[in-house]
Amino acid sequence: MLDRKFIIQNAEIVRDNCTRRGVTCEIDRIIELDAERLTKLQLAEDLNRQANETSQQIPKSKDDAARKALIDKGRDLRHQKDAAQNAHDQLEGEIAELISAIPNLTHPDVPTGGEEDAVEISLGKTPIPNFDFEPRNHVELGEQHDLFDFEAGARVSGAGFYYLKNAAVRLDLALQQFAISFLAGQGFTPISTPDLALTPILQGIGFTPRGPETQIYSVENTDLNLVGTAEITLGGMLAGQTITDAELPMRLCGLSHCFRTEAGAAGRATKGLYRVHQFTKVEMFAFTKPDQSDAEHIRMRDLECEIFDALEVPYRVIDTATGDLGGPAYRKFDLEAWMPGRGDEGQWGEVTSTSNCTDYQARRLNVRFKTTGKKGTQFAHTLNGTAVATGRAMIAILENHQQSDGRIAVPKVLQPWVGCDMIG
RNA sequence: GGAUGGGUGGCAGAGUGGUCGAAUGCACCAGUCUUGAAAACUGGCGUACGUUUGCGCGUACCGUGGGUUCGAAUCCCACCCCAUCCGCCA
Repeated sequence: MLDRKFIIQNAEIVRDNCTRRGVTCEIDRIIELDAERLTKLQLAEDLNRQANETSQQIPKSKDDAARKALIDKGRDLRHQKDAAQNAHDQLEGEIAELISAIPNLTHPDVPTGGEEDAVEISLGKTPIPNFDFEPRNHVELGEQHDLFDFEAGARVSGAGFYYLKNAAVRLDLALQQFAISFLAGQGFTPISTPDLALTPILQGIGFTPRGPETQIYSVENTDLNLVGTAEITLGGMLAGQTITDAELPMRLCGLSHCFRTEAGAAGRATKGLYRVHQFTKVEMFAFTKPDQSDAEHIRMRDLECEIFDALEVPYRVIDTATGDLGGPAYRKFDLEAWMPGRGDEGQWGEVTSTSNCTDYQARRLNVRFKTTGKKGTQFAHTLNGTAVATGRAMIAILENHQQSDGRIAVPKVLQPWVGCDMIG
């Protein structure tokens, strides 16, 4: 969320930002309610001060009559205070709800518009393959090499679940190993994270569990939810904590399963691994000081490029347009890999996404840092980025590396873990 | 899951109804002393919100949420977490 004071003092900026993102917000209502809230706050504090003063006189009073009068006065003041406080709390709740609907500010370079307005920034080192045969999609390749079992997945867990088999398992593990080894060498602390998290943590990151259109699976009769990404558990690690500036930037890479209901995606359902209810992902996450986050964001994007260059997958880098940014994101880059088997003649498909969330998540999660020698604290900035989502990375590798006979070349960096240079 | 003991400022640790935002020690910062350092001494040292041009003042916060009371770190209830023991278990 944004800072309440900032919203009130910069109403025009916030309003314009919402317009640019195609989001409606009620800034005037917030300003109105907050003015009311302030008068209630001041009233409650003043009544409480009077009540405190009255209470302090009671032990000093000599006779019972004076004492009783003071007790009555104190009781009356507390009741008045409670009323003012309740009014304040209710307003605060209303305001918080309105504020949480306001998205983050937007980086000035972000293109305005929707999905089709994203700007292509660059291409990866690997060229789009020129097949002299009809390329197969990953589902067909999987059948040929006995890599997946979607039927058993559906039988056991329902549509959208799958089994990996044989080389696909090795490939899946190899991608995890490669990503974590690579990032550990880049200053990221490897973390294996919980796959369930408490509702307030999800909300702090910006997810809305248990809503009608939620992407999140929740566990009945508990406050737990299956995580949609390790971003949730990595960001949550410091929830409510105040750290020192010397600890920033703090770079983490988390390994987790990711669970998504894909509610509302029925029409977009595709065959195979592209859109599934469970997958495995290595996620980068960073807490930084405010003046570090832009550079850190570029770095995350470039690390994603290095990873997919190493995987020998053709891709393009996209600067996502305003309408396509999530609420917490200040700016978002996506890597879209070329998937020759997607659509009729191949399509770009999203394989990574990195967002700079500035202090939007940190404010809601209450992640702060203290600068040595300075009074007070500041909210940290948070950033996240996909290193490898193994399912989608596998699609890109299988489809781009297929040979005319259907065999699949294993990228060099994965060969030590896959145990061969060719599948099939 | 059961039993017991705990959760207080950066850390350790007092505090069982009123003047306690909280003793004391350590750590930290500034100063005195010293050629310098150490020691010693003196002073300072939480966060958030509100208010003020400013010094400052006010309110809240002693695991979390409720309750009792004029008044709660202190009493009551629920929950969470930690430690130890028992049970169970990959």
